[in-house]
Amino acid sequence: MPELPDVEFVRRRLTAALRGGTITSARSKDLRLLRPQSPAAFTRGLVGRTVREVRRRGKWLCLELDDGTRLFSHLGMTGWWHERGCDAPEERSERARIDVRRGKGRCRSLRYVDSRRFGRLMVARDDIPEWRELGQDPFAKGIHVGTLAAALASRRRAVKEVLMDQMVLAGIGNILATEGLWRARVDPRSRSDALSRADVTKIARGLEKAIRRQLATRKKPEGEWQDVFAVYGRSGEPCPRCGSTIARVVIGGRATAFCKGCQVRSWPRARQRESTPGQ
DNA sequence: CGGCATGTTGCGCA
DNA sequence: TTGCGCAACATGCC
Repeated sequence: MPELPDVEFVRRRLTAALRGGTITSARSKDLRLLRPQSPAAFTRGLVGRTVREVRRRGKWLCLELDDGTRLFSHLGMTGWWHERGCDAPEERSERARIDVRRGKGRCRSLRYVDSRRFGRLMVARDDIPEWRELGQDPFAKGIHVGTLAAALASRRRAVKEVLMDQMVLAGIGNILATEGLWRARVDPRSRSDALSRADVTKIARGLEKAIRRQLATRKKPEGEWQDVFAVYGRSGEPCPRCGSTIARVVIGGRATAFCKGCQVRSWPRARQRESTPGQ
């Protein structure tokens, strides 16, 4: 699940559960998720501290504690934080747990669940490079089109690959990039340096819309999340906008769905050809 | 059984 | 040195 809207959703829930609370217990035995740290360092870094704030940049979460310690959490492909009571049983694929007490409230317990274990959990005294090096976050103030246009123009790659570069836009994953480009009517194979300023603006607005839409879905009861994608995962089906059959290609090693009928491909002038290149 | 998956990293090769 | 393609990571689902 986790792309920007999912991580933002988790951030809000973690904030509600953790902010101002004191960590009474913190455990993880998962050496892969903790790498290169030890389970002891995880416990030692967190227990006894108070949670000041839960931040997010792109797909990264950061719990900021009262003494300046931070817990960085990346959800990878299948990670999620669940809020439970402290007496709740261990969940399937539970990899870490943090218990928190707040005033007279019930003991709350956050369970990190991650079947594939592609996520990360890192205790640090400072911001980590993975956090520092992230590009602009598209959520808070929207996408700065000039910055995005410059990043796209400086590369000669498929536009979709650049959008998914976390140093360009933090938090855009395969679904958002696919859906955002469909909304912008831009072919994901378009060369990033061949796009017009108008295209870049449409892409920015398309991504923002896709983010808002996905986040809105998260506000429903958890069992009722029904993500409705226009093209993602729908190759072979008709495009909801123009009716053409949705195509599937691989870009940067990732499955990519798009509509040849209404998504326009841009290509540098000198290399423009009659037949579509690369087929 | 094979294929595929919302993410990231690291390796070999050009 | 840089960039690119692709396998790997680990598990579950169809």
